[in-house]
Formats: sequence, C-alpha cells, structure tokens
Amino acid sequence: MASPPGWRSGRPSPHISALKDIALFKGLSEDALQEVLACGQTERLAKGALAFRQGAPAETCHSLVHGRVKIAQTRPDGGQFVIRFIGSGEMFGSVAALMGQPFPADATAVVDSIQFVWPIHVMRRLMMRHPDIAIRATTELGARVQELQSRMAEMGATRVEQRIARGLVRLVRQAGRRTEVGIEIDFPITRQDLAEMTGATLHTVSRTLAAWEADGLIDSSRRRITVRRPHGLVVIAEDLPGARDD
Amino acid sequence: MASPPGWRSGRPSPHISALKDIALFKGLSEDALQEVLACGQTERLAKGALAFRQGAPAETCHSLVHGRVKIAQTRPDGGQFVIRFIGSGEMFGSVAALMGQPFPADATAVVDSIQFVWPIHVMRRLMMRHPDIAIRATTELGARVQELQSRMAEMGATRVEQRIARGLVRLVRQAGRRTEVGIEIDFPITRQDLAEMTGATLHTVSRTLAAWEADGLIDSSRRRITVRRPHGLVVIAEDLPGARDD
DNA sequence: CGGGCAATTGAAGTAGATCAAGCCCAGTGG
DNA sequence: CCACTGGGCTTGATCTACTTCAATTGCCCG
Repeated sequence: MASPPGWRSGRPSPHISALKDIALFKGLSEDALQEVLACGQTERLAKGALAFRQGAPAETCHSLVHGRVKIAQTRPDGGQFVIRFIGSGEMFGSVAALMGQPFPADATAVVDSIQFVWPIHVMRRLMMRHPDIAIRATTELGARVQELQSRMAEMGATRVEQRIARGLVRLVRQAGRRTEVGIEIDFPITRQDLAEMTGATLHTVSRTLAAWEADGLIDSSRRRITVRRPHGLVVIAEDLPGARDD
Repeated sequence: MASPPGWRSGRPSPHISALKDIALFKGLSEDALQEVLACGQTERLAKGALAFRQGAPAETCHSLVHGRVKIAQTRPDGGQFVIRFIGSGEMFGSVAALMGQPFPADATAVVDSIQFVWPIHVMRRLMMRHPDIAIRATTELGARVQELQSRMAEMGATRVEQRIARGLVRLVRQAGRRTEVGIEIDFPITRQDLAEMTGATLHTVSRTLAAWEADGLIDSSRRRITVRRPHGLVVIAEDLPGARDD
C-alpha cells in the first residue's frame, strides 16, 4: 500500500508555498508539509478537463492551486445539479476520499487550472499524527454542514427569483472581482449553470437576468455577469421590504 | 473558564452505558468516558420542551438517550424548516458548539425524552488528547455533508410528490417500527412537519397522503403514519418506471 | 465564414400555492 | 358524562409562477 513519489503522472511539485494557502494546513510544521508535498503532484487541468468523475473510487485529495473548478452531480433522472464552485486554496473531493466512498460528483475545470493532488492515506496518516489537523478538519466540515443546512432551508421555500439572487450573491462573495462598473464574477458562467445551482430552468434564469439588467441591477453578456448594485440583489435575495434602488 | 461538575441543574448521570451508544465514543477508554460523564448531566425533556433555542450561544453538546427531538429552523420570513429528527444515540447541537457559533435551529422534544448534555470544552479537550475521536468526528461530519448534498440536489429539482416520498422513506429508515400491516413511523408526526421537511404546503401533503392511502400505499391517522408498501414509496421517490403495485 | 453553443423571447400548459370552509377527534373542565 | 374547544386534517375553487415547447437570434472560435 506504500505509494512512492511518482505514483501518478505529472511533474513534481513546484513549491511548498502553494500548500500554505490551504486552511487545513495552516500552522503545520515544515516537515509535515514536506511529507504531503513529496507524496503529491501538481497537475494542469485544461478548461473542460475533469479532475475526477462521479462514481469513481475516491483515493485522492485535491486542492486547487489556480483556476476554477465546478462540482456538479448528475441526478438519476439525468438532470445536473451544481453543488459548488471551487476557488484557489480550496480543497475538493476530500470528503468522499476520507469516507472511502466514490466521488459523488464530477469536478470540471471551467477555466485552465492547476490542482495539487495527493493520496488519501497521506492525509489519514497526517491526521493520526497531528490531532490539530483533524480538529481543523472538523471545523471546516462543520462550516460546510452549516452552509449546506441554510442553503437547504432556502431551497425548500423561497421563490425562484430569490434563489437565483442568492446564488448570485454567493458567487459574488466567492468569486467577485472589482471593476469600474461593479463586481464581476471572475470566471465564465452560463445561465445553464445558474439554473443548475438553483433548481430553476435555463429559461427562467434568462428572463430573470434580463429583468434585472433592465433595472440596472446587473450587466451581463455571454458567460459573463457583473453586478452593478450588490445591495439591490441582496434586497431581492432576503425579500427585504426596501424599494429596489440602492 | 473551568466548569466543575454540577455546572447545570439536573440529576447526576446514571450510567456509562448510555455513552457507549454514541458513535463518536465507540472504542474510547473507560477513563475518557468517565471524564465526559463526570462533566455532563442527564436531563428530562418533557414533550414540547426545548433542548436549545435558535440563536442561543452554543456551549453544550447534546446526545439523545431516549425519545425523539425535532431540529427546526425559523427562516427570516417566518417560515419553519425541519432539518432533521434525532433518535436515541444521536448527537445534536455539536456542530454549532464546536464552531463557537449560536445554535442555528430550535431543538424540540416531540415525545417525552431524555438527553445527556455536556460542555463543549470537554469535547475539545478530548479531541486534543485522542486524535481518533477527532477523526471519527470528521467521518460523522463527512457523512452529514454527503447526506445534505444529496438532499439538496433533490430539493432543487424534483417535484413535490417525490420530495414527500423521499422524506417519508428517510423517516421509515430512521424511525420505522415493524407492525402487522407495515412499517410505522414510531413518533407522532403531523402533515405540517412533513410539509416543513419538504418545502411543500400542509395542503399538498394532505392531498398527497390521501391519494397514497387510497392506493393502499400507506395508512394514516392523526399524527400517525404507517407505510404498507415501502417499495411502492421508493418507486415514487426515485421516479422509477415500474407500475405502482409492489 | 460558417457551425454550434449560448441566449432570448413568445405562447400554452400545469403543478402546486393560496384562499376559504368545514369536519373530526382528543382532551379539558364543568 | 357531556358539552366545549382547539389543533389537526380534509377538501373544493381559484390563481399564478414556473415549466415546457418551439423558434429565432447572435456571438465566438476554429
């Protein structure tokens, strides 16, 4: 079961600094970091490439060094559901790996990306030796649980326009980039994606965005969304009483 | 910050065996169990009583010794959302406590219950000393994350009848009790509860259950549901092609 | 420059919410 | 013991937000 370096194709790791951005490894000793680094690989992910596929056995932990990755589940009825988008420094695929279960979703690069990949057993060994990593992991996972719970509560009850607004607000927080006119989602996203995040149809999303654009709330073009008045979006998302101008 | 035994009103703990049913403590030494036991309290929860209230600071971990507890969130718009039902041996409130955040939901006993409560710092100390507890915790949380993710994927896309079916199936697995005619949910549950689990209205749930009852799929009366043909329910839940008779 | 993916937009259909009564049954207390 | 009360449940009628179906347009990349 020993996995020597080179267990997977790809160039050796560039530098330890990439690992330091991962929350889970904050405050870890140089030695331990070196251990992860030595067992893992940096890999290029061309736009559209899959880091892993739904249903495949999960034997690896992944962390995004650069780029953007979409985690999406295919439902039995064939529909897709976008679980989340991964930004740099975030880990993905680790829950399944830790649980010894197959990946529950596809991970697709939406832009050219770079990921760092290492075998799960290194993670396990590390946790056994350094309790604070395991504890940090519980914190990370706890945050995920809470986020999912509140997201689920939303899903159940709110009307579609609100769900889309919330989805967009979440994207702005996670991947917003300041521009002259407002805040732009810093990666290409289709209306289809937005629909699959919120459980709406492509058509409804298109109409909704069009309406918001007419109101001057957002700018959008093919695969590009810029929020001009974030607060106005929040007003819709939270169903606040306020009038629809900032 | 030290919390001596007796930090909370209630009788002292009855026996160590109650703790052994908790997954998190499986395989823990007698000493460690004794430590938790010494710092905690067993408490009665009369039907309708709250174990904790949404928004209150979470300084305690809870585990249900006996009974049934409903975890429900009140949304800003006033609506309620039922996150889950707790059965005996399950922990609740621990994620918030571990994260140092307020409880995200109310915990209400739906029948007369007994809970075991202990301060969060004991949990923290235990994790620091026994990495395998922390690791077990990551496994528990990982399972929660996966369950929530798939539940969320459902919420987004399926039609209401399917969501209700899935909710019921989940309840059957978790709280089903064999009877002559089928499997009964072993605690009183209202249509309102079911509606708040699935994001439907009371009315739709009522109509749906009535239809299922007419089909001989279930029996129901006030606060009581018995599933006669679980498989038929699964067929609806998964939208399988099969005809609607077992 | 043309093929295909992304987006728009109209029209029609429908699942489920909402509104509105009324009923049934389990306690409660006189 | 019986009337009363109120929570849980049912059931009909209407309304509408969203989906579905069906074209059509426009943009970008090869």
